[in-house]
Amino acid sequence: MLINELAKRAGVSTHTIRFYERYGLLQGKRDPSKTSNNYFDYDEECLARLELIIDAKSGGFTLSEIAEIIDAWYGDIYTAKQKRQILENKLVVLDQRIAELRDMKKRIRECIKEIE
Amino acid sequence: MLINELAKRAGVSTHTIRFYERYGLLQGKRDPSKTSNNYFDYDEECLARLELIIDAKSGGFTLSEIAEIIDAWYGDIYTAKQKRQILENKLVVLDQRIAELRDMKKRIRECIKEIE
DNA sequence: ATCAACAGTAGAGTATAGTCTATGGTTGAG
DNA sequence: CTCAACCATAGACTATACTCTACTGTTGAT
Repeated sequence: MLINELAKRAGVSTHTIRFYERYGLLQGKRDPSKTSNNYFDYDEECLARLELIIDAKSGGFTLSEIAEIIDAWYGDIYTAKQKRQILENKLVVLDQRIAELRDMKKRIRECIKEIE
Repeated sequence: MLINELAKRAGVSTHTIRFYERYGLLQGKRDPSKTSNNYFDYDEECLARLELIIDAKSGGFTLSEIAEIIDAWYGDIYTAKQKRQILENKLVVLDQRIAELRDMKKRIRECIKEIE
């Protein structure tokens, strides 16, 4: 698919996709044997990857942390053991973040109680 | 206490406190009857408020959302009913955020499983 | 053939949340 | 008395993550 379709399916702007491409999180493929233009082609894996980025972002990860996750998951630069290590560290971060959110909920619930 | 002590107790820089003051999240008191200088004085309530800001931030709230929470909690501009409404909306947001984090955890756990 | 709608690149601009610098006044230990 | 350490204000600078603009090339329907 072309960038416009990818953008629509993922629910982000083409600008954002370009930005992620420049950042190195995503890359379409150009196949000169198939098309004469210089349009990029994005497959389903690209979409899955973009959706991972979006989800990780709403999970509070920064783009550089997401780059780490993507390198661990899609890249060949790490061994299986290292990949697991990186991903397990992210799980720890997520658990901490969940704990913080629970604290915040508790705090707000106390505020509500005091109003009554 | 003076700003330096407040900063140390809360674990942020004095610059950050100044920034929050400019933003309207926090304000020390100046009492010309007590001191001739123009130093601000911060009490325990200020510290509690600053800690609330820090916690809310790590809970993923933006400063403008935090301003809303603080106005609901410390301000006189809302009725008890409105205050409760605002705080309960924040609880909903927190629950959504926790759900997103759980999804992200699930996703990462699946990645780890696939490595094995 | 042409014209809107889309593709590409490069680079400027924006919002959020700080962080730092410059300048000048205040305080307290020695 | 003085000097380091602190206080205040204003404004410049930075990082992150977009978002938009300018410009040019391509495609497809009429």
